[in-house]
Formats: sequence, structure tokens, C-alpha cells
Amino acid sequence: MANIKEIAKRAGVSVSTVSRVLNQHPYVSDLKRAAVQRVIDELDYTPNRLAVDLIRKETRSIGVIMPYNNNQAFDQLLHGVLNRSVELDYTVVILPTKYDPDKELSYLNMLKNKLLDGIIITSRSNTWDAILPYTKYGTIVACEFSDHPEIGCAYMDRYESYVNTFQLLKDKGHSQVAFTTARGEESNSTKLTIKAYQNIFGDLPSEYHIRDCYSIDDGVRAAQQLLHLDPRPTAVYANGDEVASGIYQHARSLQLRVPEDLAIIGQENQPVGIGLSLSTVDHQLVKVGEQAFDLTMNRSKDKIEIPYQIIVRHTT
Amino acid sequence: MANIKEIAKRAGVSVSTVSRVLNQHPYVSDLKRAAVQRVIDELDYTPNRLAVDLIRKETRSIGVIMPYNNNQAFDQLLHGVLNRSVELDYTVVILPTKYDPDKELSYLNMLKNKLLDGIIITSRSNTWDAILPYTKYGTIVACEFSDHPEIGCAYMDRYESYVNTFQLLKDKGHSQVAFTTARGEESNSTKLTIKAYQNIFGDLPSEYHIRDCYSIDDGVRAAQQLLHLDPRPTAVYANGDEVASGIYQHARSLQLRVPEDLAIIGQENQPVGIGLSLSTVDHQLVKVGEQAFDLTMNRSKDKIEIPYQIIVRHTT
DNA sequence: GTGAAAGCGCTAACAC
DNA sequence: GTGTTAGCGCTTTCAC
Repeated sequence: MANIKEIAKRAGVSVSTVSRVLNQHPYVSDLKRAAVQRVIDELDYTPNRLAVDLIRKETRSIGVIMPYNNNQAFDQLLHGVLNRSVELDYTVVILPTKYDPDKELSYLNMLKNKLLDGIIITSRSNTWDAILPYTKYGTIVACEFSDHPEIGCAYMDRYESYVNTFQLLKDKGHSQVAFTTARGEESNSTKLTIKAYQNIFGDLPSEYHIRDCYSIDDGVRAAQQLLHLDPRPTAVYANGDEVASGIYQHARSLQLRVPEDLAIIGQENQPVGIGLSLSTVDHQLVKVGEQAFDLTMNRSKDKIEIPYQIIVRHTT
Repeated sequence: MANIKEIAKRAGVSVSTVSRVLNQHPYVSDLKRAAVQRVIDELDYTPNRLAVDLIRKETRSIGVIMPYNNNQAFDQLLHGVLNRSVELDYTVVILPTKYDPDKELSYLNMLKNKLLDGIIITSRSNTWDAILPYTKYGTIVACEFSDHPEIGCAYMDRYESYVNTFQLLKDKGHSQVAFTTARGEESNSTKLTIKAYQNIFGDLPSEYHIRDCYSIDDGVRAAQQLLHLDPRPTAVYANGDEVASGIYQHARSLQLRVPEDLAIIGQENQPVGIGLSLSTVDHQLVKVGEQAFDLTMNRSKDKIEIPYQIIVRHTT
């Protein structure tokens, strides 16, 4: 492919003049500008962005670290990021970790090797201590609250949302309340869910907490474990609407009435929840993603809280 | 940040030697290799990938052109791509078009300006004629069948799948069959759906075709239009399970029995369809995405067909 | 085994 | 307004 030198030669000007017209600098005579443009069109020339980025020390592209890409919650976050990135003509790279800490670190390293201007962490498996050193090389924004001054945050108040949801269940007369989570205690949301539970209900019987729940099938499995317990829980707070729908499905197959025999509330206001009219708490992840992008762009280290919304439908 | 020159100086060797240890070349004495490695560790040095890519003329990253990123079907495709890209240590960039042809072209241009090695097109708004010139700059793979020899394809036989689904409905005794699509006739799937319909049922009453359907709400709207028609359709083939679930919901709110009064079948085997036990035709988009990635990687121009699956549940 | 040097394709400071 | 030139940070001949 032609390069800038070739264009310069053919147009009978210097490379700097070509560069000037490429970058819409003023102070280029109309004559030369036209000549250069003509050669550019003729040769169908496009500047090599690697060379440009190398010298400009900026790529206008950011990465999004996410454990899974087949998960509605993370997709909402990503969707928010993309909403804004398209508008601002940024490029976004997906960095799927499956919660492998080394993989995660290798992605953060893309800041260091100049491939990325910034990174949004939707969920992490490394400690902040391991992540912080990378702030030296680019902006890092998290979709959870972190009090570290180097980290910008777009987040919702998970703890408060969990507390309020459990309180809602308690107010409706439930005292045997179970819940599901994705990962175990290594995860921030799991920790906060447990803490919120204990705040409202006191001791947590370990059999009331089902882990590794992501899909409808996991919800069925959770229900299988939960609904044979004695005493049987009268309500369950699922960590997503897909999981909630699996629980719903299994409860119905057991002839249980929802919500009379079993109340169910999910999270994230996903299609399956709308379809089944499941109650849910919408953490507005699309907005979180949009905010996260804006923070990244602006190299901001602000902490922005996004309000959540409890949506009561027919299952609580 | 330190660069290779700095490392060379501190280690008392030439830059070529540093480059050699960086790229695990043989023929470097253990002594020098160790010295270089020590300095690298000391300075926490990482090579600048922009400079490497510039000279190597390869980025190990590919783009995925997709109209929307909040659409289950495209997410499945993307999921497939990511499954394989992670394994093979490739980077993937999301290129959302909203079906803007210019935006789409500007993304294709990333091949030309060396930012991307290849591009997967999940759905396009440009004609192939407009796209083909870009094959000169990198591999282009489509998630639909194209007979052009320059384009690799991972696809399912949409037309056959549509024909078989309409035939299934006809076999069950339906003669008043409606359907929904996303875009209008500018879209390949819409065209094929119409053609398949005509093949099975003959003339298409225009009111039996509802466009611009993507979400549950769109499904509700479609049902509102469809279910007041006279004669009322007795079956509808939705272009996705979310749309199908909106139709289901509205039909139920009208006290219609499903499938007795109205049969419904969706597409892509999405969570909401599983939750509502909706019949669906699963085009195995995850597998399509995986194949598409492999074709891109191997610079292959093969045409690979992925089998689809009709899943009959409780709504047909 | 090792190093000098010529690029890769571009930008921008500087001189005119 | 325009051209010369010194880089950006790296890989890779080629000669020793």
C-alpha cells in the first residue's frame, strides 16, 4: 500500500504538507491541498493508524474486562459502554476473563503496551492491590464502588439495594428467605448479599445460600435444593432473572403457588423476567456502562452512583 | 516508559540482542540473555505493541460488525466468536453499526488502515459490491451465505429453515399464518422469510407481515395489530423469542388459548422462550460465531453450513 | 553469538 | 505556507 512518502512524491510536495492536509491543518495553500487530495483519491490512500497511534501515544480505544460474554448482566453493561463509544467514535475491545486472574492481568497489561487508552472493569478477580499499579499506564474505571482515589467508579449501591430487597421480603412477612449468587465469597456481590442478609435476618443457614448460579438451569438446580428443605424457604432472592425463572419453573412443577407458597424476586429486569412477570431489582446496568465509558474518556476518577429500582410484579 | 534502547544500554548489549530475547530467539548466550532479562524485570519493561505491530504488519485482532449489541441473536454470534478468540489469544473489537452503511464502511476501513487483521460481518447494510473491495486489505467473513469466492461464510440455511417452519405450521392445519421480521425488504432474512412464506402459502397478505420487531414490546405491538384482523391469524412465526413472548403475553391478555387459538413459534432459543416454554427454531448462532472466527483466523474462504434445530415446546 | 544500521509509516519542531 | 529532519519503538537483514 502506498504511504505518505509516495503521496508526497506524486503530488510534488513534502510529507509534512501531506500530513497537514491529512490532519486538516490550516496554512496549506488551496492549490497544494487540492493536488495532494487528488493523489490521495487516485491511490485510494489511507494513513496507517498504527504509525499514527505510535507517534500520538493514543489509540482512542478502550477495553472492557468482563468475566463472561453470555451473561445478560454483563451484556447490559457492555451495551451501555457501546452506546457512548459509538457516539464519541471510540473503539471498544472485549476482554473476557472467565475470572482467570492471570488473564485479567494480561489484559491490564494492554494499557502498558499502549494498545489501549483505558479499561473498564465490570467485575474482577484480582485484588485492587494487584490492579492499582496499572493505573500508571492508563485510566481504569470500575463498575463497582472502590474508595481508591486512582479508580473512577460508576456503580449502584449494591449493599443498600440488597438490604432493601431483603427488607421488602421481611415486610411481606417472610422469615425463611433464601438467595442465590454467582461466585462464592471471593466475589464482592456475594459478600454484600450475605452481609445484607445478616443485617436483616441475622444468622444465615448455609443451606439458604446457593452458589454458582448463572442460567435458567442453575435456577432449577437451586430450586431443587431449596424446596426440599425443612423448613422450606418462603421466598428467594435470585441473582438474576434467568436464575429466578428457573426457580419459578421448578416451583410451579412442584405445584407451588407463586407468590403465596414461594415469593421470588430476581435482578436486572431481563426479558425472561418481563415475560414471566417476575419481580426484580433493576440495577440499571446500561446506565452504569454509559457512565463508566464517560469516566474513562474523561480520565475521570469520580465516583458516580446510579440509582436502582425495585420492580414489583407478580411474584412477590 | 523505558524502551528497548534503554534496556540495551543498561544491559550492556545491542538492541538486536534485546529484541532476540524478547522474541525467544535461539543463539543468544545464556549470560547476555540473563543480563537482559534482569534489566527487563528491574524496569518492569513491556514492549510497545504498536511499534511491534507496525513493523510486523499484523495485529492479532479482529473486528465484529454487528448492527446492535443489545440483541440476543447478535450476542450469541459474538459469544461464539469470543469463545474461540480467547483460546487463540486474539483480540476482538466490537463494531456496532445500527445499520448505518457509512459507519459500516468506516469499520471496514480499519482493515485498510492496519488496525484489524480481519472482520466478521454478522449482518450488513451495504451491498456485497461495496464490501468486496476491502477483501484486498484483510479477511472478511460473513455469518450468512454469499457465493462470492472472496468471502468466507459460516451460516445456516435460513431459507430452508423458514420453509420448514412454515411447513410445520401448515401441517398442523394452519392456513392463516402471520410473521414478524426485524428490518424490511432491505434485509436478507426478511426477503428469505417472505419467499419461504410464499413458497408454502402462496400470496402474502401484507397485514400478515409486521416489521421492526426486536423486543418484547415490539411483540406486543405486533400482536395488537395481528389479533384484531379478520380473519385472525391462527399462527405466528416471530423473528426471535423475545418478540414471540410479547405476542404470547398479549394473546393471553386477550384470553386467547395458546396454541389452540394461536400458535406461536420464535427463533434462537433464548431464555425468555425457555422460561415460557415457547416453541422456537434454534439457528445455533453460537456455533456460527465460532466457525466464523476460525475462518477469519485461517484466512479461509470456505462456506460452512451449520445445522439448525426446530424445538417444539408448548406453543405450537 | 552479536551489533550496526536501515527501515516500518507517520508527526511535529524548526528553519526558511 | 512549505520542506527538512529527527524521532516514535520496534524488527531484521547483513556483516563480522
